[in-house]
Amino acid sequence: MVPRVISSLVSFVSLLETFFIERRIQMNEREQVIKALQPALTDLSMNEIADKIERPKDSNNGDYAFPTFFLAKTLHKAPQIIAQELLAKIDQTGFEKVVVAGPYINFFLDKQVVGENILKTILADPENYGSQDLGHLANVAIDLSSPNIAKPMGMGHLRSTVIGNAIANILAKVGYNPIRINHLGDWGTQFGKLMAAYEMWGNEEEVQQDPINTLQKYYVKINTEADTHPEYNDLGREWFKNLENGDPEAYRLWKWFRAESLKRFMKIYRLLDIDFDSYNGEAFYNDKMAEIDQLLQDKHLLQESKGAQIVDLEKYNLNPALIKKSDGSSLYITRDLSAALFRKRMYGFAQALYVVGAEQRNHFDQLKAVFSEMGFTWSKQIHYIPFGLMSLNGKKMSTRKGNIVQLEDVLNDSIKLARQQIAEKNPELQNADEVARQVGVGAVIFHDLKNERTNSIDFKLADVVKFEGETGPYVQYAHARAESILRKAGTPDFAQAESLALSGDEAWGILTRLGQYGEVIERAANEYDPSLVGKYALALAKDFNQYYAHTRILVDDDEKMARLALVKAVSEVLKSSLALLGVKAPDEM
RNA sequence: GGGAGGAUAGCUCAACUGGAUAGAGCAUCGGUCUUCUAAACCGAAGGUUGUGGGUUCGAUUCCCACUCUUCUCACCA
Repeated sequence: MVPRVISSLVSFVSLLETFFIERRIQMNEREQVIKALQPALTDLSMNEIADKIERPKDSNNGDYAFPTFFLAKTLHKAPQIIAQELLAKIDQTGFEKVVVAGPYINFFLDKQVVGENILKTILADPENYGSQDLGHLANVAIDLSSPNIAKPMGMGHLRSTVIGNAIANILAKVGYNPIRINHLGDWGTQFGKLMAAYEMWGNEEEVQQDPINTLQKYYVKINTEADTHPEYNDLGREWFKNLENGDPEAYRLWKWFRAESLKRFMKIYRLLDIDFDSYNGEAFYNDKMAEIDQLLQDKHLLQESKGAQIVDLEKYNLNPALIKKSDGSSLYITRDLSAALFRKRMYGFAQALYVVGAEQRNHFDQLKAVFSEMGFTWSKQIHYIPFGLMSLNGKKMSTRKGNIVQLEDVLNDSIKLARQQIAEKNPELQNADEVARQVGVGAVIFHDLKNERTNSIDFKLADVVKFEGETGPYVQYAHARAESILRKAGTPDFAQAESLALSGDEAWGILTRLGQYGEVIERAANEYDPSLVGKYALALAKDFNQYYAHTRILVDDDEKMARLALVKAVSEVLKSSLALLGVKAPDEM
């Protein structure tokens, strides 16, 4: 027993060594191409060459390509000729081949060497494959989810929640310290309206039975009736003013509604498996807004207009920011200003992100403009991350009009469907309920993340709970198949293998894809775009499913270990990319 | 009317940020389970990239105009 442990330790250490040496080579395949080109292009700097190198869409054109069009003008020759002439001066050692294809020079990497390096790199430390240190552990405050109290959480809030969470995961992967802040919508005139409605028509017992839906009902009622009774709007404002002034009855109602709502939200967050570092909502800033008011006054930024206090933003080409209503009560932006200031002091963030729907663009433009008027240079660290609206039957979802789809219902439908599929396809599965939850929830999350953030989505249940094609379950399934093979192989010890090189071309697509993981994550982090990771996971799952369908893995030959290493690497990277999106990867399904 | 997004296959979306024959998934039609999980794989069909100009060796991508569409434009959030 002991010698075995020692020997595997030793081989692990040697694997680690090769990891550090070979990681460098692997990271620098592009650089290898640049170096090969340099002797042929002495007039150009490394960066200039690097800018021109591209990756061909079609693998028949190699792994990297160098187009020569841009040289035609200065050299007064046809690009095709230039390519031919350059080829003669290129150092081809280390490549499988370098060929000219019209105006392009195509580089083919040494598949066995590069492929083996990639596999070794991943297997040496699967958890950290793709990790980077771009952030040096700087804090990033992320405002996400932020549902409104006393309203059911709709599909719209799902977007903020899962996009924000995925961005937080991705930023953590590249070395930042994300701080997830759930800026609950627990303040504002809407609350006043709810209280007014409760006072008029409310029934304590009815609320106790089903808090959210009942409160929602009152809220819809007062909004509907306000069309014919405009005085209800004034009543709402009055109740909100009472709340801000500390009226005991208003405060009692507020506290009660908030507690009931939070209970319900937590259920959903547990299902999604998302935690927050702070639940400080708008109400939290009630006693902190005076400072903003004072600062604005000190800097002579406040102006009176129609009895209200505003900051003029004409030079930003924005409409004025309304800081204080004519009755003296606060507004959304007032609370957001003090929230941002609080976060800057509390966390010393390097960036502050706001994952909020695209319809609020104007609000965040104003927010940043007011801060820059105040002379806070860190307003540049505030990044608004809008996402497209979710509509229902082509119409905007509106809590006021009751035209919403409840997230909880969708999640439950999806889980139920997953459970049915398991009963059909894999009735022997042990922890079927748990897996159904992972698959059902995974489908919903993935559906929301696979496309570009800013696309607007018209909600269709059938699309969300689809498990075939480009979906979360498709990726989970590829992962489960890979794990199944590894179980059958008896969890092989790759450290013992002499070679993980694969001859033949079948696996090359997978290997290059695996090698791109780090770049994809980096780009996703820079662009705050989880869909890049989602698309990557789909592509890798597809590569693997194709390989799986055409290649027998568990046959005893010289390359069995190498194939298994490939399967293991795919499994790890699929699991890792799903994890970044907040989706689980069950080993069986 | 001002501002900001968007328009690519019947539908939902991609396209490495200006490169090689614009690609996937659904849906449709056809094929593949006594072999590692068919939630899979293979094939067929599907396009004047909203319209018109411009820049460029080269445009879905950049610029201009227009059409359509979504959001937004002070006492909601």
